[in-house]
Amino acid sequence: MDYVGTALAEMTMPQISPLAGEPIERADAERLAGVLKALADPARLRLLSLIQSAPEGEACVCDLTAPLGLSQPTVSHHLRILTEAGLLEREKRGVWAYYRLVPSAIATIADLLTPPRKRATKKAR
Amino acid sequence: MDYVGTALAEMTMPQISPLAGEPIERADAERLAGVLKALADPARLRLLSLIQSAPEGEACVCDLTAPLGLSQPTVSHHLRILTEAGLLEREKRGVWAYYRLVPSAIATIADLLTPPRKRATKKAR
DNA sequence: CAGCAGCATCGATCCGCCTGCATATCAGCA
DNA sequence: TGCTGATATGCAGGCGGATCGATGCTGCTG
Repeated sequence: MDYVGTALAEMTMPQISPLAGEPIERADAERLAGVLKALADPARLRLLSLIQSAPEGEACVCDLTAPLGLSQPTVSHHLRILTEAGLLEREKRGVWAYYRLVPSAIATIADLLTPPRKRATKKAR
Repeated sequence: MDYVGTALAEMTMPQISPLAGEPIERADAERLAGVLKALADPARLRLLSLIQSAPEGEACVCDLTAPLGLSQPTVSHHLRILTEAGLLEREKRGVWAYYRLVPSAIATIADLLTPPRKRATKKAR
């Protein structure tokens, strides 16, 4: 799987219609599914939660392996997937790599799932 | 995978905290991930979209195989997963099985993903 | 400049799942 | 009752992914 990457960005821009009025395009479905796949994992959901609730809203790998009970390589793997999906951003300070939530990434996904009544009235299309 | 079933119902009731303040529990993470897994598939996203945009908001299997380009057993399989996840409801009328979206199921998921500031102010917990 | 610590990557294994074909069920109809 | 059509289920192939141990890389630090 590689189409995930800027997947979120690609979706928010062209304003795709997930569960909106008209049937979703196959390409859009694959992009949305790609991002949802990144979310659809217990370990990754907990990672997002842990990072979000961390002191400065950020956390390094070494802080996350213990709470999850997973090996460091595995945690690093999950963080990579979340980052490529556009949900996390990585900042390396010294030896540590700090991860934090991308501001409104998850909210964007929530919006995409939310029925049209609350979203922009899709006019021209 | 079997824990998905009334997964959505179980989640909405106890009011789990997905990406809210405190770190999510492993059990909650697994339930949420279960429902998200049901969503994280191009074919199933298109199914939801097709059903939602159908004439009466409902559709039978025979109406869905062609647009998806998948075999009837496969479509039936996906519909089963979506139904077990609590996203679809099935009604059999005669020989046909009509599927329709569960009213606010997807909106519930969107709410669970949306940060706490917009959700119910988690009081007692 | 060694030595060390934090992370990422690689290779391998194991498991889950998407898909289709074949088949079983079930309702309506002659 | 026997046949036909719409769905559901069983079975199996094949691929993607979750996980870990080993290893490579890169900044600190003494």
